[in-house]
Order: sequence, then structure tokens, then C-alpha cells
Amino acid sequence: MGRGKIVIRRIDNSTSRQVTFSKRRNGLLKKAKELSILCDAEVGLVVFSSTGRLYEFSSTNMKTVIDRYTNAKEELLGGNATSEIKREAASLRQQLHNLQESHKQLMGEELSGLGVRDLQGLENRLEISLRNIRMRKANDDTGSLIHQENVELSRSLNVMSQQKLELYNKLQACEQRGATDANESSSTPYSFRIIQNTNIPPSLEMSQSQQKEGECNKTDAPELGLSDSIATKK
Amino acid sequence: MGRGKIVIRRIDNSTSRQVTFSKRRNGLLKKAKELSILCDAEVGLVVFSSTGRLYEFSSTNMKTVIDRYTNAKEELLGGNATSEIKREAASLRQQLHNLQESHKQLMGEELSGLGVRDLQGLENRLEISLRNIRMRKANDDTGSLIHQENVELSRSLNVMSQQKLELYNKLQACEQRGATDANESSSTPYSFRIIQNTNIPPSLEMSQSQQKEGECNKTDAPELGLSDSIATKK
DNA sequence: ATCTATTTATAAAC
DNA sequence: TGTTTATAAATAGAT
Repeated sequence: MGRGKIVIRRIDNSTSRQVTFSKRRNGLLKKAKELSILCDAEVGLVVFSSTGRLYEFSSTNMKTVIDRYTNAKEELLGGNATSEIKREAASLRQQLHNLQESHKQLMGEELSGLGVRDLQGLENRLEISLRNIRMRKANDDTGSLIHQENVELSRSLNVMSQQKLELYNKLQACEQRGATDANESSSTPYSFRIIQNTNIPPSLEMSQSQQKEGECNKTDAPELGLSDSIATKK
Repeated sequence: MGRGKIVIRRIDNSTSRQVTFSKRRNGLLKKAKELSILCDAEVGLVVFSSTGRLYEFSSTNMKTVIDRYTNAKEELLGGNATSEIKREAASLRQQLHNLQESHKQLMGEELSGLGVRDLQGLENRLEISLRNIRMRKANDDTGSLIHQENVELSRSLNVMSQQKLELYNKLQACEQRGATDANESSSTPYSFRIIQNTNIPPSLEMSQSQQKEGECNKTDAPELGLSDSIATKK
């Protein structure tokens, strides 16, 4: 049906092929539609062009047609991916059910049908579990205690720093007054000695001692030693 | 394209419709095939006659075409049976995973990532569960105690039956001798009294006493009482 | 896309 | 169903 007769074989010329595809595709779709209308038939037509474009016609709804088709010949398409998934779903359902049963037993909700041995096993497992949990809780508590101690320690260190600051303020003031009063200067070496006896990390002591040299102060040194010893015990 | 022009609407005449269906169906299949060959296209055609018969053409393989189709527009066909099952499978996988996590926690295997509150909740649940299990075990033990009592009871009844047997043997011997010897008959009431002190069910006692009255004889009555008591326990 | 000569499909009749 | 045949429809090739 055209100016010349053609043989049905792949059209080599790409352009001609495209053109012919366009014409014949429309004709096919039209004829599919006509058939479905004229003859009250359910038709589904899917066409992918060589470039991958999709064209389709379905008299009702493509999903319906495909379902009807797969249904009609499930013996051919039954062994496909769908049935694989069905199998997996069934397996998952089974696993889930088993685990739910086990879970109920663990929760002590469904104990009927269990023998004494089962119950003993269950009890043992629960006791082990409880031990684990309590161990873990104990760890947590320890951690929290350590943390609290750290907080206390920080606080002590703060106080200590403040006390040192004041101490060196006093010392400075004392030195500025010169040797006029020997009694006051003798009190500072006492408190200073106590500070040196405490277990202060070298780095801290260094930075603080630098600060000390800039200033001088008073009474707080003993308290400093106390809080420091508390921190060390923990 | 025929002797006369027709309008595209359902053919009323059933026979004509059948004929037209047959002709046009073949034409459609032929044109589908031609398109696929000429233009190197992937074509899938499915036709259901009004009587339900299936006709199809696919350039490659219908399953392939359908898969490519559903793949190409999964947004439209995402809601078909296969994807339903896929969804369910995914859901089941998720549920299974959750339950497995929960199970691990219950077993105290995987406690990291749990806060103190979680741990406390877990501990409480496990304690409740343990209580349930121990209650259930206690019930079982009670049952076992009852069973042991039954065993004891059976043993007593055995002894009793044996004693009765001896008693009646003696009684028979005594009666055969007549009133010649009063000393031997006096020993039997003693053993009889002991038997009455055991916890025998009234029904058993009655049936045995009836048997005694019917006959003054030998070995069968006591054995009967024994087997009867065993049967009652079961 | 549109045209058009020609092929093809098919409606009606058998 | 299959065949025939007149005619409608589709379309190949050209524009």
C-alpha cells in the first residue's frame, strides 16, 4: 500500500525507518483501537521504538490487561520473580511468627505448652539477660560517679586557682612593703609549702606558678590542699 | 477498505462481529509483526476476544515486554500485585528486624545505645517475665507434689491390699477351724484397724467392703482393690 | 507534515 | 471458517 511494494525486513536507512515507524505505529494503534471497539475485545498494545520511546494502547487499562494476561497463562509466567517474592514473603511471615512466639515466651506471656525443662531454660536465659543488664547499669553508674567526681575536681581546681591568685596578690603586697614586717612574710612560705605538696599536674602547676610570680595573697591555701586531696582519692 | 464503508462502533450482529474480529485480529497481529521487523521495535500485543480467548504477539518475549513496560512506568503500575507483595515483604523484613533487635535486648546481648531509662524498663519487663515463669513453675511443682502423693497413696494401698489378703486368708483359716481357736482371730482386727487409718477415698473403701460381704474367700478381692486405686489416680 | 499512486486490508457476499 | 471481489484504508516514496 504505497507507491511501491516493500519486503518486510528491517529498514536500513535510519531516517526511512523512523518515518515508517511513525506512520505504521499510528496505524497499528488505530487498528488496535478499532478492533477493540468493533469487536468488543480487550486489547493491550505496547510498542517500544528502537530509540526506547514507549507507545501504548489499551482498550480498558493496561494494568488490567496485563493482569488478565498473566492470570490467563500463569503456568508460563508463574515461575518468575513474583513467585520468588511470594516465597520470600511466606518465609518472612514464618520467621516473624516464630520470633513473636519466642518473644511472648521471653515476656512470660504465653507459657502454656511449655515443659518444665523449657521453663527452666527460659528462666536461665532471663537470669543471664538480667545479669547482663544489671552489669551494664552498674557500668553506667560507675561512669556517672566518675563524671560527678570530675565535676567536683573541676570545682576544687577552680577554688584552688582562686586561692592561689589571692595568695600571690598578698605575697606581692607583702614584698612591696619590703622587710619592714618580718612576721607577715613568714606566714606565706607556710601556705606555699602546702600547695607544693598537693598532687597538681605539672602543666597546671607551671602555668599557675607563672601567674603566682606576678602576684601574691592570703589564707586560702589550706583549703586548697584539702580539696586537692579529695580529688586524688577519687 | 471493503465493499462498503463502516463506522467504528460495536458490531451488533454477533456473527459479523465474530467474522470481523477474526479478520482484523489477524491483520493487527500481522501489522504488529511488520512494525517490529521493519522498524526494529519491541512490540507486545495482547487481544482477548469477547468470548475470552487470548491472542498475542510479541516481537521478543511477552514477559520481557511486560517487564520493560512496568519498569518504564512503575509510577503508574507501581500498585499492582507484584509491588504489593514487594511492599509486604519489605514491611515483614522491617518487622522482623525490629523484633530481632528487641529480642537481642531482651536477651541482654545488645545493650549499647540504651539509656538508663531503657535499661530500667528492660529490667522491669524481665523481672515480670521471670515472676510469671516462676509462678508457672510453682504450679507445675504443686502438680508434681500431688503426683508424688498419689504414688505414696498407691504404695499405701498396695500394703493395705496385701494386709487384707493376709487378713482374709487368716479369717478363712479361722472359720474353717470353727470356734476352736479364739487367739488367732484376735490378731486380725489389729492389722485391719491400721488399714482404716490410711487416707483411702470413701468410694474405694465402700466397693471393697461390698466385695468382702459377698464372699468369704481368697486372693482376688485385695488385688482388685489395688488395681482400682491405680486406675483412679490416672 | 502533506500528497498521491499504489498496495493492502477487509466488508459483504458466497 | 475459507474464498472472492469491490472498495476503503493505509502507506511508500516524493515533496
